[in-house]
Amino acid sequence: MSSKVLDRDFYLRSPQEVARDLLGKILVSQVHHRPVSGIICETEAYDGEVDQACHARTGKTRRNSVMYGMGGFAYVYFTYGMHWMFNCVVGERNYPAAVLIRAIQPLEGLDIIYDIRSPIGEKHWCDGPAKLTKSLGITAEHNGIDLCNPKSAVYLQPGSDIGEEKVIITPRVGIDSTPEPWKSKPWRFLADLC
DNA sequence: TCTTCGATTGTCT
DNA sequence: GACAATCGAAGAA
Repeated sequence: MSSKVLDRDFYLRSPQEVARDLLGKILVSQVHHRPVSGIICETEAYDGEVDQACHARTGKTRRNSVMYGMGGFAYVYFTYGMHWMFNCVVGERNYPAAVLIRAIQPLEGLDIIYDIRSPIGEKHWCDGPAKLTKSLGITAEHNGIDLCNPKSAVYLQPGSDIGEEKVIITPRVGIDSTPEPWKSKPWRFLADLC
């Protein structure tokens, strides 16, 4: 198994570019000292303080402070009283932007995911942002870790590139109370695998 | 397959 | 004190 990781430069671009290129990449997490991984197939971009759907819209707070750091680090937050969300911070230092990983296709460590997710069906193990964090054991302790270090508990590997004809772009979801034009920005990216 | 609805707590105003 | 970048169970069709 390769130990290659996506380098820092990959993340030092706009959240839209990174979200698009993250499709097909591999998210790896260490669970009980064993790798559990999946191919990223759905992402969303959150772009700066002006983006009214972004957590940084009200300025820097204790929760979102990681987003103000340099790209290539993990921003993990808790919501709805019971769910963890995993994001990749992108862009330069002091520009708050991130890409939310919304879904992955399980690749490695399936027996471990089964232990965590059973009796839920395999098709629904990682098809939502809170589902994949549960399957990969991602919690607050992963907030702020360096995704460019293969020794980190969570990092990303180059996978296969997804051709333009297999990329579906739609508005972001789960942000009904966000005002326009932000609510309709086409910043959600899905890979049409299969 | 689709729709509705309760769960549950950190964070910010 | 309100709300949240959601999930999954349950019931209807």
